[in-house]
Amino acid sequence: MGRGRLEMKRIENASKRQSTFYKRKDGLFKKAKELSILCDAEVLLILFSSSGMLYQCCHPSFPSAKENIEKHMMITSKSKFIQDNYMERRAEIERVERLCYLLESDLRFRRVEGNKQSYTLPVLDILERDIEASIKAVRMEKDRKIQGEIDHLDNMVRHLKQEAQVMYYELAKIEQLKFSEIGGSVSWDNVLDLKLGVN
Amino acid sequence: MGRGRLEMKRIENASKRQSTFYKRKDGLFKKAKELSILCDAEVLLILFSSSGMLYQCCHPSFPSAKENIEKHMMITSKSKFIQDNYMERRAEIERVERLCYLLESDLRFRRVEGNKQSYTLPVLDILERDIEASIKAVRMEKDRKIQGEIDHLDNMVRHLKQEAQVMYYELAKIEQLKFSEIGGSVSWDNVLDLKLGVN
DNA sequence: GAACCTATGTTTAGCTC
DNA sequence: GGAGCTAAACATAGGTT
Repeated sequence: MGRGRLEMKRIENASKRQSTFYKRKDGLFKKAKELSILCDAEVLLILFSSSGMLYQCCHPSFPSAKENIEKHMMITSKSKFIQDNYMERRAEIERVERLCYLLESDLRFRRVEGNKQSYTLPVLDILERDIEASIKAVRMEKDRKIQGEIDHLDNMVRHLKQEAQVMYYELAKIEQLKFSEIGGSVSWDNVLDLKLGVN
Repeated sequence: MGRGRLEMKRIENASKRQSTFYKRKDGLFKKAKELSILCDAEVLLILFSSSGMLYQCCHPSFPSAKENIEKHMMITSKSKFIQDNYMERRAEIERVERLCYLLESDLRFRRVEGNKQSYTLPVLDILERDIEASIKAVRMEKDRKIQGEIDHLDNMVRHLKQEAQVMYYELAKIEQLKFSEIGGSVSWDNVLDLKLGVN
């Protein structure tokens, strides 16, 4: 090409390299387009310049190429990077789906919803023991909670008792004071209520 | 190119088209390679012949292009097909993982394994009723199975009884016959066994 | 079909503006 | 930096083997 033979190695001069990139990029895209038109082929061409930036993605409409490309990217070892990613994701999906299936089965099984054929007597025995353990755990927790509530109420009652005791004596003191000072009569209802409500 | 100008439209002759495809494919790959070497660019070139088959995937080592390409395929709208697929798969993974998480939580919850804080009394009551329903279902199925086995054994016994009855009478007949013919003595053990074993 | 030829059209390196 | 030129190198259609 041009004057004199071109050595096939990286062009060191940056601006020269850039200019060559532009020219050859256009040439490459033109050729790709021609190939796709003349030979009814589908072409995908992606270029990154040395500056690391993606310069052009690809040229026109490959109607059915999309599926082909994807399939081949997944299948062929020549595009390992996507295949690996695909495989990883597929494996992950499968793993999670399997786990999900097992969990769903387990739940259905525990509810005896599935095919009754699989509930043999030994299996039912195991299941029964398992569920019994579950309900035991639930009941233990319930008892613990109830005991906790009882203790809590107990404490509240004890506390209120003490408060009431204090109030009772204070009230009594006040009443006695009032009695001796004014000589008037006061209803004992309140004091009585407190006594009854607390003891 | 060649002798005479080439019209830029699909080559109708199939073998001619195929030969042109091969030639131009090689040329295109050569140019792509040259571009990548001379300009330090990264190139991805994928070709499908008109026969629909992928002919060559791409040419050499793009060390860092892999991530670039993948990222761009995910991000840019120009390669929507992979983006869409990626999104779909991500959504599916998320959906399944969410479901999986819920199921796992449910199971853990039923086994009272998790944070005890969330087991309030009303929740424990519901859980208790739910588990009781489960165990009821298990026990019903167990009873059904046991009853089934009992019925089955019952039938077997009835059937064997009938068979034994028949055999007993036939044996008795044969013995009687033998007795009367030969006049010899025969052990009644067998007959006795049958009688005892069945009635 | 593939492998090779070769005349001819195409691309492009190096240059100038 | 881009646009245009030109000579040289290159690619390849159509042919032959």
